[in-house]
Amino acid sequence: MPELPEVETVRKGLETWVTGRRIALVEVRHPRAIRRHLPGAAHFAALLAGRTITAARRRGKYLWLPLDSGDAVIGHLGMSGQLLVQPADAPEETHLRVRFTFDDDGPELRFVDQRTFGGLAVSAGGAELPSEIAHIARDPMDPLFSDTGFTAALRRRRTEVKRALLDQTLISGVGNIYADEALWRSRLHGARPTDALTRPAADRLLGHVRDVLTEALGQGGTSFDALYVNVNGESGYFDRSLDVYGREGLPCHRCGAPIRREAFMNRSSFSCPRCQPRPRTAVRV
DNA sequence: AACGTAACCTGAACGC
DNA sequence: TGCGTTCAGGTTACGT
Repeated sequence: MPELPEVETVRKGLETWVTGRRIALVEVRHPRAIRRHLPGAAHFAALLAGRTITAARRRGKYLWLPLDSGDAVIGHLGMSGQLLVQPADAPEETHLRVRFTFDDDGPELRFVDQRTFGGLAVSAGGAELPSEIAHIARDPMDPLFSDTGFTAALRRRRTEVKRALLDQTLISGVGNIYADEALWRSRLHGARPTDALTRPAADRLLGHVRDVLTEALGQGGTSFDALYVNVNGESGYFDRSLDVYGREGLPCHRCGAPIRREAFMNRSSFSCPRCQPRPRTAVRV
């Protein structure tokens, strides 16, 4: 679900609404939501009670809330997770998994997740960068992201370019929507072998990835339905700007050819059959 | 070691 | 109306 623009939208909301606040009580309503916190729910809650949240940070699609104890709450939204700031008397969401109350009697923080692919955990000493997410690459909006490092690593891979864009250890924050959008802008089919990309082609691709993420962020992300919302429950509207994702059969915004849909990793890839011809040779090992 | 796939879940939309 | 199938914005564990 949420890719970088959606997660960053949530991060900003957390920064506004929960930083500087002291946690009173944490209630775990579904154990699977904290399955990555191996010591379990009681331990999770005990580490958080009385702690103050000092910031809201993000690495790729992961979020973390540093605490005054030096620990951090790590969060990932998975496919259907939400972090919502809600008045204490707001009715419980159907898929409410974890609830945080604060000692200022202000609004609660709620982790809601229909499918529970996402989850929360406490990272011991993880305030700066939790070790659990140290394997995630920087994202292309990160000032320390290395463009040349990325393009060189990309061209060293022996895989297909869309797979590479989705590999969070190579570049983070990109998911199925923005990978397809960036590939369309680059006129590249996702099955193109990475090691056959020229240096300029790789540079252009990165530029389009960065552009589409920036534009989507400016519109609060992409929301097809109420599952993808900011901490106040509001939807982004980048879906109106999509060129290929979800547009099977509709005319390409560049050449008019009907957009094609192909199966990809138990999901779909969308592309223009004319602007993005399938490579003649598959990736060979 | 690097790469590709199956599995983890729930619910909405669709076809019969 | 109801039942079965398909699909969904992600990541990980486990094969090869």
